[in-house]
Amino acid sequence: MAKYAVIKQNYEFRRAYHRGKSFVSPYLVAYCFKKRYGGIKMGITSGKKIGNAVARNRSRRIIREAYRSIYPELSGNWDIVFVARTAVLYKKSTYIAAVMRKQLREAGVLN
RNA sequence: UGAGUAGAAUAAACGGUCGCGUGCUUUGCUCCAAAGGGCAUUGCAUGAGGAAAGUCCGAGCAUCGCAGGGCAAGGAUAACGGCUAACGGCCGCCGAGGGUGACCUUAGGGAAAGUGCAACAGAGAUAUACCGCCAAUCUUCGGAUUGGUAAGGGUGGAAAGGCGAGGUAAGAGCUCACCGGCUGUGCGGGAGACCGGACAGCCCUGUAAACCCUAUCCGAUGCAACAUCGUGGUGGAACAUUUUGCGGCUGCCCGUCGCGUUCCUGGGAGAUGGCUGGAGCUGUGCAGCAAUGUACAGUCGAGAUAGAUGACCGUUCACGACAGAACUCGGCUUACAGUUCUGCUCACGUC
RNA sequence: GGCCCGGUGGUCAAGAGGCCUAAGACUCCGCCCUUUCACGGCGGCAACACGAGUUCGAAUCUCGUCCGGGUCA
Repeated sequence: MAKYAVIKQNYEFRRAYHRGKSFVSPYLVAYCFKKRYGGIKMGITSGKKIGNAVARNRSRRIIREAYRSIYPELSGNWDIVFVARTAVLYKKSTYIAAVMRKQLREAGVLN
């Protein structure tokens, strides 16, 4: 976890849900919130709807791997929260990375 | 060969590149008096399960309570012997039930200590007499009344043990033989539950996963326990109570209000420990029917804290089920694609 | 991770071994009333989370699953 910053506090998640812009796809939802300082921070939510513990871990790993491939290209001060959906379990991380790249370009995080 | 039954093992494999957690390590920068620490980085090692799950039992460990012992309340368990740290677990065995059999199931003490409950049906539910049967009396000869009886009918989950003979007005364990059950005495076998005979007495509804009785066991709470460091605020003590400064009312001036330091107490942000070497694992020998125990040799196999196993490429196959450690063990229960092995049983065929 | 409750028609719910073939209210359907709608009246449909066990008999008692909820400051 040393390479990229991680969102830990509950208020940061809530701030992203309420005031961030959302971008939807069948595999994941991205909430992006622009800050004044603090750099790029990322958080993942995989709720009970995804399934059991194995499925929740699996969804987090795929999203984290996709984010890892995109992370060096990001710049600015943003809080990004990804919410996993059930369909993410049946896709490869490279496919998810392409979807995520499109969402982040829409948000303006990625140029 | 087919069908079945009991048990055990395994939980896709191999190679390459990038990435993550932990431990050790290389180098650089940095904090520090030092010990040591922080950040980045190099290399090596290692990194989820048989159920990690449910949280249903039993323990370790920790805090609180408690001199020690007993009683009561509440809860749990229930044939017998053994194993175990302990258990409601396991092994063996007995009884009961099921299966042609291998084998499987079994909350399996006490209803003869007491209390309660048993709807509907039925004459009657722990005590009786509706239809019957028999006798006596009366009779309008259809039957009625009184008494005896419980074999037969019908109801029900259950109706005073079953069946045969004797007996009788009709009948009845009323009597007898056989069978069944209960209680007591004594005999043989067994470690015991229990099994097999003998004698005497008796023949009694079920329900204790209804209250209850008997025997045995149990203090409460749980790692978000707990210990240490420690911020703000609280309380107490000592010193100071002048100036300067800061903040609020209020953007500025005036005015006005508040604000000190040290030690102790206390424990709420946060941090560290607890945190993994243990009733451990593997192999062999010995004891035991087995559960298990023991001796020797070898071995160290996760420890996170938003929570580590992923991605891509190549090869092979049966194309991969259920499913993710969170203080740790022993069990139980539940979920589960396949593959392999072993013991045994039944049926058919051949020699 | 630990601890503790609950599950009855579409909804809210009573029943705590037999009178249960399961009360009641709202909803829904049909009929009546009204010129029509509403209100009202009459009638009807519809449920014991699932699987075993104890018992003559289980929504109720026992055990195990599956869901739902609460709680730790």
